[in-house]
Amino acid sequence: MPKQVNHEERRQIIAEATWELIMKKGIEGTTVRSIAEEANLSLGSLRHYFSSQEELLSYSMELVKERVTERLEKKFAQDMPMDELLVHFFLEIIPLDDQSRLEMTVWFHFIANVQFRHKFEGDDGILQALQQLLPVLEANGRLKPGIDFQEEIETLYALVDGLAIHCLFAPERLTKERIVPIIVKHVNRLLIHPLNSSRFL
Amino acid sequence: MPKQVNHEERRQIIAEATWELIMKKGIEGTTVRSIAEEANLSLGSLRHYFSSQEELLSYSMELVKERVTERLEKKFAQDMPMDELLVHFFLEIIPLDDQSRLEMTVWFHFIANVQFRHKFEGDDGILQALQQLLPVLEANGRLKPGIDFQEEIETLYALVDGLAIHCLFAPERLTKERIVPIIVKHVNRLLIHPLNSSRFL
DNA sequence: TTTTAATTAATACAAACGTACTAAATAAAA
DNA sequence: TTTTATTTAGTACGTTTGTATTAATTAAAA
Repeated sequence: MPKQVNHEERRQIIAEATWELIMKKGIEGTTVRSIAEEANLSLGSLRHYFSSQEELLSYSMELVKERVTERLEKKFAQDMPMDELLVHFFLEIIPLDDQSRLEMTVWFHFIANVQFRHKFEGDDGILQALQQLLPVLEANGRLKPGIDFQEEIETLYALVDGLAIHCLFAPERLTKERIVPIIVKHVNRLLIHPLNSSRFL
Repeated sequence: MPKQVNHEERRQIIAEATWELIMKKGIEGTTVRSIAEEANLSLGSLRHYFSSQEELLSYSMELVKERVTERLEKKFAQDMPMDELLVHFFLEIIPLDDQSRLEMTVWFHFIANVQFRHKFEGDDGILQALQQLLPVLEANGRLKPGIDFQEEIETLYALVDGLAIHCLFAPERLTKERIVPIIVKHVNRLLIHPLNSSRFL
């Protein structure tokens, strides 16, 4: 029998090498050759795991999505009050550490380029999460009365995504110290018992 | 004397052809050949106006920026109450018509790709505009007291950019009817005399 | 150790790319 | 009409790209 290599694990290593390359050189720099070099593999070796460049990039993009989803779901699983969880959830979306910066940068490049290779379908897992969270908050009696759910969700989503993008492109201006009070103040508009920013810094 | 062609005008036509191509095929599809074809020019002819692809793309990006700035400044010049102007300014940022959709899409592709060719420097003309607008609103006695200017500017900017991006990628969900109330409600938090959404639809 | 199938390495090739170069065409001035 | 500088068109070259192919290497099973 031949040398055994964990196929799936190797595919992930190659995908991660692709991310690094996107960070360093952009999508234009991610040729099959440069990816192979980054992953310390030969061209033929790489082809054993991905039969085409398109398949590699698709997989690579899918893996970013998985990792981000994984990270967000982990936050959801934490045992804490719902209102607090909401803020932590938002902070998890904003690229404040190197790992999430990489993920968002790569994701940014993918959606800009991949939509012409395959049909791009909006993800909006975040939107779905918000649509689940707010009713729970209301059921727990933590929301002020008379809130337009759909409008508030759309507002929160836009605000957080806007902060995330600005944080990505101007991290020196939008630090965590600037972002947390903005989010907390905004969430507090909806809550009966306001939260304190200092808890999240 | 030779045939006279308005050089600058022709350069703009070529740049606009480049935008169309970016919309249709993405940055990867914008080769010097395809641009020449889109602009009904020969390869050699195109080279007369841009000595390299990089120069063409730089110019093309610069022109988008100019057009957008032009559009926003035109809004600023309109004679209307400052609070009303603020909302119109925000609505101008959001890609609600074909022209601004094109501009934002093209801009999106450029910042994703150009940052690796040349050093990308954040523009933030919007941020500067907001930093000018709010003090004027206050001087006119239209703002509620006790507002944290820097924080509110950052919030408004993030919200509007977030709405703009969501509108770009999910225009069927984020219609003008959904966006206007969100912006007006948010601006009204700051104003002594609240505005009515219906004025902007 | 020998066998064997999976893995790796190396090379080759057609297509597409940016760029360069040269001849033809153009239109305003003499 | 002739002249002339500019614009246009066509072709060619060297690279780089994705993909294909083939031989060498590897390590688990016999």
